[in-house]
Amino acid sequence: MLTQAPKGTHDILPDEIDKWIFVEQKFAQICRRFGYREIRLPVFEHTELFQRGVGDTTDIVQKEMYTFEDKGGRSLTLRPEGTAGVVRSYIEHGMASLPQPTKLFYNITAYRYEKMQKGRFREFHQLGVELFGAADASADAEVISLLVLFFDSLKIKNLTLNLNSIGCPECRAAYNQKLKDFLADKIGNMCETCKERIDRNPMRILDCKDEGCRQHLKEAPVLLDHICDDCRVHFEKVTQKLQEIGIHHEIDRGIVRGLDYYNRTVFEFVSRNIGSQGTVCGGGRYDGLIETCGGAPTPGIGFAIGVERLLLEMESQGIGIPAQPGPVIYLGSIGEKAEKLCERLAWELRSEGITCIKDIMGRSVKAQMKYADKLGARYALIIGDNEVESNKASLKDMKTGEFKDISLDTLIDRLVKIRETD
RNA sequence: GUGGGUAUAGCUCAGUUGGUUAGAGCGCCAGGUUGUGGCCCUGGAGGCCAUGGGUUCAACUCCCAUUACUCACCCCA
Repeated sequence: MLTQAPKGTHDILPDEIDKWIFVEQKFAQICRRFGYREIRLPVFEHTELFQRGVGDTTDIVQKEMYTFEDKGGRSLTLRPEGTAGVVRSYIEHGMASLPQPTKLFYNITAYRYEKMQKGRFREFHQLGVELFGAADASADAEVISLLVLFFDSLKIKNLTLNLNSIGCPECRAAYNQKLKDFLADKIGNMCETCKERIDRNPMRILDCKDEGCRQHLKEAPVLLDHICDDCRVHFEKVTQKLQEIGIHHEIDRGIVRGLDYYNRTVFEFVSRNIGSQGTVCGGGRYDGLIETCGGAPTPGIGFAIGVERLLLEMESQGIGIPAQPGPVIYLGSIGEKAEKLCERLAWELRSEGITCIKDIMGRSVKAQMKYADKLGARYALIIGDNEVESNKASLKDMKTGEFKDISLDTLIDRLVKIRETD
């Protein structure tokens, strides 16, 4: 227990950190290219924010939140997702009076008390974007195009973009009623999950995988056919714009994001290679959310990418990242005088910005060379009494195995030059 | 929340129908004459065999429970 990370969490070890940094930097780069600026927020917020924002009836709020009371008696919750916090910050800091629209991106951990499986954790990482103030379908299309560009930049192929419109609160309520009416005489013969869903979230029934249920659903009314004119026009504009920039997508009438705040456009990027939790990215429009959270009526749209899933997908596609270079030089020493000299040299090298590893174990030359090799050092230099005496040493090129005699006075200049040309 | 699978060294795994000092490969450390890595050879360290019960003369091995890991349902990123 003591030596085990809590269930659903995982360490990101030095061997894998480069992949994370690579992905995070790529994301930030693409976001900035679209005019987004980074925002960093607290890991926990007032519980009420999520109850209101994410929605009281959602699974997330009902059974998945890490909620606790602090010593001042406040109820706080580890964020289960990113949007609510960003919305809170947007309102709190009056970002509505910034030049509009407001474009923000973030890189966060999120927390949900879930049973874990492949691609699903209790602490997980999300890269996300929120765009406030733009109601037009152009915003939807641009946000999606950002994602496409991001995935392209990582060389990820074959993610399916699924798109749907779940209408506005008014047309959705009307549709739900139609769906219930349609199912009224069939629900008795359908599976248990569907029976539960009919009251809680009737639309999810359309997503049921049970063969029997599917039969009953063949003639079911489709939400897209029943959304109001405004919503339909909006959706048509989104798909049309995607087509114009050549972004392939599929209409998936089954997509219903699990968070209450979504309206109109919802979308996800799905993989088939990474297990049953294949949604690498989920997002959508949330035009009512800012108002719900106490701000002025403001349209919004955003998405979140599951970084663990993204990395799984990259791995399944065999996508590597550029290797990080090892240290420029290893400074080995024999004896106390030499060690002292190395200390000074190492200090100077590092001050010049050169990555330098020196012996601090007092090991044999052979052991030191082995170590230098394992570190991937580009050069190695062993200093003993002779070198201290003559102020010269033999610089070994670890790739070719060749030696070059050099004066220690010129070592730094030499390495600086090598670094510039390498 | 509901199911299935798994649990032996840092990692990947052996371990006979229950039988006494628990093994390999990789990794780690040290050597293979004087002060130079990769290949090879030798040696060493490192396991309460997940934990707690039970059966038995005897349990890593069989049974039960717990915990953890894992996959799926559900839900979602």
